[in-house]
Amino acid sequence: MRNCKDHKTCINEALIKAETICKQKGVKFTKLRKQVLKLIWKSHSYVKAYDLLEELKKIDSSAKPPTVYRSLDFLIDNGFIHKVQSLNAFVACTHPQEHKECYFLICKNCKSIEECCSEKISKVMNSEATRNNFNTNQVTLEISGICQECIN
Amino acid sequence: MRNCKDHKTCINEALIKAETICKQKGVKFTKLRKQVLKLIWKSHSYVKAYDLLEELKKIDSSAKPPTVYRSLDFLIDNGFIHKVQSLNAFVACTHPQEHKECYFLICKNCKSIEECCSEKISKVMNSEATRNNFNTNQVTLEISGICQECIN
DNA sequence: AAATGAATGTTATAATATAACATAATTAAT
DNA sequence: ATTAATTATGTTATATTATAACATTCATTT
Ligand SMILES: [Zn+2]
Ligand SMILES: [Zn+2]
Ligand SMILES: [Zn+2]
Ligand SMILES: [Zn+2]
Repeated sequence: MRNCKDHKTCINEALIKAETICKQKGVKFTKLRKQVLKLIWKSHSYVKAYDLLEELKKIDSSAKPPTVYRSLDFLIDNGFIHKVQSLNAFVACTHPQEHKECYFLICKNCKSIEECCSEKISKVMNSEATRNNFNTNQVTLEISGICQECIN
Repeated sequence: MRNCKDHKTCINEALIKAETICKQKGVKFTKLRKQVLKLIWKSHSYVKAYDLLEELKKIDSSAKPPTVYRSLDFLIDNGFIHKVQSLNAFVACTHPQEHKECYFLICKNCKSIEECCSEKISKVMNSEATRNNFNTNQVTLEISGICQECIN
């Protein structure tokens, strides 16, 4: 996402993929939900709910908080976006349906956010949970710092 | 903390420890800050800021949101408590000054929360960050699920 | 065509957190 | 000791994030 060459194509591919997944799952990818996902994808970074609401109002002036939050809920539930807990923000998922335990690298400098997967981390996390007799349901792993680009 | 035999002693030890650390660091462990830390410790679980405010009001009726949030900030900055990002809540640190990268096991059923450390996790996290040329500053790792006690 | 359920519209408000400025208490400098 | 500077707290107001509750519209099924 960060290094995409043509972000418009990138967005369109994501929307088509979402459409396909929704069809498979038998859930409705309504105009509103599509618009919200598109707005989130438009950002190369994370977005805040109320910023999203402002954007949405430009398209449909009657949009209100529940309009946004319901769509966000749908998109989260179906794996098209993630909530970034430490920022109260939302980010497009770069590989829906393909992963379970991902983590985020959040650059405090350029506000970029990268979604990463790692077998290693998943394994260690599982072994830790097992060691504690804990039945894991959801993992939140958010790493804040300075990204590659901003270090140099 | 969860399995302490005498929570009053447990709280007192934590407060004395905090006092000592503050002296060492040359920061002020004021009456207010101590009260707030005590209130957080009183809970065997996590606490919400506004619940804390209600408790504080019983001691000092003039307490207001900034009263609580400032104390929380101090306690977080000095490592006596942690913020649980996925719950917008706060939890006492069970081993201040002794750790860097901890994680939390949060039981959705009994609302217990356990702070755990793991060399393994720290190592894997460091290697992942290195692999991504990422300069880690802060790690948020919160695992939600069902705890040992609640599974049985 | 009617009934059902899902999605959206709408109003209101809850829950979480901070900005900005005033005052008090502590510490440092004169 | 007195003043100045710094830090902490008090106070008012408001920003930000999120949901409850109920009405209406839309899509799907009968
Ligand atoms: Zn994802
Ligand atoms: Zn960066
Ligand atoms: Zn801790
Ligand atoms: Zn439990």
